[in-house]
Amino acid sequence: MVTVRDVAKLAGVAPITVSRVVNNAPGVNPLTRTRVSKAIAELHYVPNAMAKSLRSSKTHTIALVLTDVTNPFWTTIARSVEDTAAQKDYHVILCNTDENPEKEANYINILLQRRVDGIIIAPTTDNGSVLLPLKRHNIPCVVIDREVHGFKADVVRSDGEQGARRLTEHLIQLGHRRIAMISGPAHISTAEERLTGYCQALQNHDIPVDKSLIKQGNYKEGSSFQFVRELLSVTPRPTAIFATNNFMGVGVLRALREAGLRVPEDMALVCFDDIPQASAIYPFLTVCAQDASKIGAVAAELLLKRITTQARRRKFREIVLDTELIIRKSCGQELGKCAA
Amino acid sequence: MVTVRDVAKLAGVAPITVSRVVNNAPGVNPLTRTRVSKAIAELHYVPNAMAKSLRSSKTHTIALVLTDVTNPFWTTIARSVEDTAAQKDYHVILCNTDENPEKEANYINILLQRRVDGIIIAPTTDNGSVLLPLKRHNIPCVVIDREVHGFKADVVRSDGEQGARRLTEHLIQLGHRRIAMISGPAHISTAEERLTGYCQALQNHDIPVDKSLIKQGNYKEGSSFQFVRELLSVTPRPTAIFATNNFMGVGVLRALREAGLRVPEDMALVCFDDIPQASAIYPFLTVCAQDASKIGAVAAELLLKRITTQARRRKFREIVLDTELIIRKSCGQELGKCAA
DNA sequence: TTGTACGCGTTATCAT
DNA sequence: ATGATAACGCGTACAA
Repeated sequence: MVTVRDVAKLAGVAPITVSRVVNNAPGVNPLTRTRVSKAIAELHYVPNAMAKSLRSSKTHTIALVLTDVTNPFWTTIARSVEDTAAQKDYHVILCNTDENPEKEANYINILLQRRVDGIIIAPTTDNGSVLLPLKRHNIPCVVIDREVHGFKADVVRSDGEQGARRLTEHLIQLGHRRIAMISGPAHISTAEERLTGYCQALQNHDIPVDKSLIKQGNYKEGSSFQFVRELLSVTPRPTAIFATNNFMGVGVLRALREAGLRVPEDMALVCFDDIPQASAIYPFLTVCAQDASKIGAVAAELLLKRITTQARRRKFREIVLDTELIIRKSCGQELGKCAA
Repeated sequence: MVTVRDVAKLAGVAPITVSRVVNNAPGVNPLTRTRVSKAIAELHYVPNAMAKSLRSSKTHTIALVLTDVTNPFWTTIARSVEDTAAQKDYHVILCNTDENPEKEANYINILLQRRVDGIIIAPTTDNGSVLLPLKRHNIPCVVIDREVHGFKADVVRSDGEQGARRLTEHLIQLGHRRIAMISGPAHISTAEERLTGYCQALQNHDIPVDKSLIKQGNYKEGSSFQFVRELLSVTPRPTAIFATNNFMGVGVLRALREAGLRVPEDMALVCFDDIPQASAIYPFLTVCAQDASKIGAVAAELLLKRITTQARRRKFREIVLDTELIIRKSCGQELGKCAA
């Protein structure tokens, strides 16, 4: 391995001079500089970031801890975090927790060992205890998508309550009164929010909340099939379903299709989170879209600001982004009206 | 920052003993071990991976360099690489090149500085020169999805020629003879392969290759609109379009829809790469799917084997995976038959 | 402008 | 079973 010393020897200078050249530090004779540069090129010297990190205690690395990159929502966030970080010369370590608190805790431990400069995390529980080690080691941390209790940090998330309310109201305005909901995991703030928004909308329109129409899912596609089966046997049958995330929306759509029902003619369907490519192909699904790209960018910028400035101690910010209700109609025709 | 020394002092031992305990090394008195463990817990000591890396010249980090995580194909690979790596205690740095050789070169440089233990890369050109620094620094490297000239490394990819041939033959069997193709970027092996497969299929069926039906795209969605416009004005008009990747397939579908054409009634469409969620929603698009998950897993395993064993010098492997032709029909009815 | 000495936190090597 | 010493590659602090 070629080191500063090797370069220094070849250039006939001291190691520190090489260091100065590499880092474009001032106070180096131009002639010396070119001589050193030549030696660097000749030896194909590449500075060792580990050694640099060890001295500076900065790794120029941040971690992105999310539940599953496979979901377009998280994919978009990942991309946008990576872009923002790369612009400022930071790199991103990607971690998938699968909503599993153990995986999360394990990752956090390893990330501490790696001395990442900061973490962007979507916690798997609303309980901040898993995150406390971060606090203890003073690692800047931005929480995305969700809220956590007992853990002070910057938060960047969408207004899920408002989104869910509008989505539900959209259905109500189409004449639906029996609106089923596939909810998210317990103890996750987004799930609670969306449930709240749903209930609010119903109450605002004097529609009673019927617990038999509320199913608790897990934000994954699989669970939806069982729920759809159950919902179809409730009487009076619901005329619309609100899936609280995109994957469950897809699952519901599939399940309905298998059951021989058309969407939206036989059953209206809306869901939280967009399904980007899908909506290009099948543009008939009304959706409450979060600006995932913005969430990622804002979170990364916030984190990098905390890292690079003395802003660590400043009070934490909670940034709540608006969602966008995307009403997809078929050829200008209003779809999903309640037939009942 | 708490170090081995702090722990050692508290436990009344030498730093090296702490190190032994941390690494579960043999030859430590059980009593000493518990004493040290207690000190570790008390001080919340977390070993510094940088320092460890500096000594061991191993970072337990691999890089995944791809064109765009936003594309479900790459997303799936990313997920599968991360899973495989995590199982063996390796971490993944994610890099998006956007098919831009400059970004690629820049990333490679930075990854060399970080001394990543290995790289999984989808090169942006078929020219290995950008990758040569990796060779010089003896970084194990697995090339995925594409082939490169002048750069020896393991390769994991799909059989694009066969896939494209089958996709084209599928259209031919449905009666199409005027089959347009939206090709990929020049100098990328997958683009060439798919073009070759397409031409082969036509030739096998004595259909002349018509250059006016072949458009060179860039694997991104945007370019498709212009192409569709052009293709619709060719006479005789094509009756089918073969998009050589999923994003361009989506673009074509959108463009066709805007032009007031239905798929597949007015224009048949097939594409390379699946669009997972979309096909759940709109299951009428015939597609040649790569096993992205397997590509990622195989690549990661291969890389980790090279890293952890002395297999660095062994001769390189090229693993070519089969693709799957997914024919999606509407309610059992054959779709996309040529009406002409 | 250039160089010397030291330390970042860990562990391999060689003692004891 | 335990410890002293040195070294990984770099950059700060200080000296020349």
